[in-house]
Amino acid sequence: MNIFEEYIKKITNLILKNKEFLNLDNLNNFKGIAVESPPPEFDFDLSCNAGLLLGKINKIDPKYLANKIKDLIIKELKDFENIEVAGPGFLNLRLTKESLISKINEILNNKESFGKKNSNNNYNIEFVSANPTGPMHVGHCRGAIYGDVLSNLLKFNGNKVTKEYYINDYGNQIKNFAKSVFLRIREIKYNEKFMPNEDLYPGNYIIDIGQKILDSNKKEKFDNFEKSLNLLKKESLKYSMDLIKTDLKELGIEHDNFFSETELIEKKLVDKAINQLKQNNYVQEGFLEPPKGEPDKNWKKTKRLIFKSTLFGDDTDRAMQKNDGSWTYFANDVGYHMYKVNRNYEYLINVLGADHTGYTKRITAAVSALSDNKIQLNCKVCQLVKLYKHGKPFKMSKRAGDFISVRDLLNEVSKDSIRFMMLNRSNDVEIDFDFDKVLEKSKDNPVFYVQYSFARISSLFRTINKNLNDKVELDIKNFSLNENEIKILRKVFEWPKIIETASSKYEPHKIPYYLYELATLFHSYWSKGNENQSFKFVEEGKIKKTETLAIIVLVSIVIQRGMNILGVSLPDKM
RNA sequence: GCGCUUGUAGCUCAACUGGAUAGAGCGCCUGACUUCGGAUCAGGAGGUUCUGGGUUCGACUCCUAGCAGGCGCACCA
Repeated sequence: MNIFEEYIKKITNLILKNKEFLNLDNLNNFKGIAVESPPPEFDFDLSCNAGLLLGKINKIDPKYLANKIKDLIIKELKDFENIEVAGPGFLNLRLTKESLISKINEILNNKESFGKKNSNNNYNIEFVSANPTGPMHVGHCRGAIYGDVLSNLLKFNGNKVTKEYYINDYGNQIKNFAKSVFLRIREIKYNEKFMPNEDLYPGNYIIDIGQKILDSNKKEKFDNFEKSLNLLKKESLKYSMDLIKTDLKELGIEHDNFFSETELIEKKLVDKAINQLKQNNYVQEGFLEPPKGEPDKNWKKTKRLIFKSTLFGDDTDRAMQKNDGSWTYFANDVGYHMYKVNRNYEYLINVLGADHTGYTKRITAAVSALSDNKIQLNCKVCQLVKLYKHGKPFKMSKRAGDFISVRDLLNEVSKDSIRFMMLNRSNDVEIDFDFDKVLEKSKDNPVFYVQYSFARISSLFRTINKNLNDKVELDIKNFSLNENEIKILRKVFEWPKIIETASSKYEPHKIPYYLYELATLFHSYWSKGNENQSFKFVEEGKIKKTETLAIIVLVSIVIQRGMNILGVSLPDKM
């Protein structure tokens, strides 16, 4: 049930049926008609801009038109007890008790699906895809949580979602990684001092990995790097992915599919993709212009395969081959994305870190080219998490082994706080993350505020000895809502709309904001009893008004659905 | 130089994707505890929405020209 959509339809139909009466010629602008909640200072449930919109295109005074529409609504729909024309021509509408009760019952009878926006598309969301050369750091977990919650959200609406992780287990960085492990093994086994340089990974976790590999390969001498390379790559990758998977799991994240770059190469998927693009002349041999900006010493003008991504809105065409003729990282990624396209998803989403902003155009271009413009890849970039330590900016470097890992964070702060905090911000805004502050202030993290409201609700149900799922019967004769209750109810009505925009725009941060607002209204309602005894909910172990019960159950429904989507727990005691 | 992105209260951010008097938290000031669990609540102060121009009934939102911050700009991954 989405009350706003319901009345957009009803009012639109009414206007269409009565266009002569309203003297409307031009009705082609119904898209812009909105029914929403009016600002809180108006004591109405809904507001509608039909008068403004249609007045404008038909050159009729909006207020006059709004009044005519008002008359129509009064005549045809029995749902409202009061309608007013306000401001420049808004219609404000207040529902009758009967309609309120029927809306409330509708929600109570469909608890699980309240807010659900029915759709059944097939989504692929690629997220995290952190390089398998070490544990996850704090920056990774933003995209991880964003992707996970987006998946939950889309699933809640009935879509099929594949959560995918692309393992970049090919190329130089893996060789360097293996080399680092090799040297650490030599350090352990032969007491050779590990000399860090800029190609090597210095972190202590490399020692752990080395030790594990030593333990399970007792016969191996590790006297020649090239000879041990395959073993080292395979084992190091495995342990490194174990680290990442453990971190993800503790954050409450589980991918459906891990896809390896090496496998991609072995299956010749890159060649296939490039052949396909060649047939459409999207890939051709040619020369690229030298890169703009800083002059590059290594730059050579060489004939090579080039993807014409400018045809799809990119700034420049992109190289598929390196100087030595091997595929570029991008070429491999094109192969990977062909594999995605071929699996018949309606929507592809990539969640990327801020350092990939410049990459999005070319890969979206590639997907358009591969799918004949049928599939749109949507790249969502999560901005940086700026770290502070002791109030000072803290530069992270995975290479230097100098970073705050997800593990460090999890040791201090709960999964719930991390998830809520990382989401409580739109993805294209930087997050200031003061490590010390988070620790100090963990108690007034907004997540507790929302959780606490549910704990209070649970506590109330314990004292009246009832269950949240017990049936609530509303009696129309005595039905009345006080100011707090009506505010909460109106907020609850907005829930489906929050889900709708959060999922269609890929903006999951709307949810924590909304839940916080709902919790605020609830706490305020609850506290009324402290000021004035007559507002107490309970008398002699029994609830005084069933309306109270209904409203509180509504709040609990929304908070449960919401926190479930966020992947944050909801204890009934705190 | 180019692309993407951000600029809103002292600070950190919202604003239903063009709606009505721009809202929260923190911080500051005032008040409510023999608590239906105060991890809470009530109230106050705080704004030229970076600047200039444009579009229209109506702009934080769209267009345009600037200013300032961030990220990126290999044939690295």
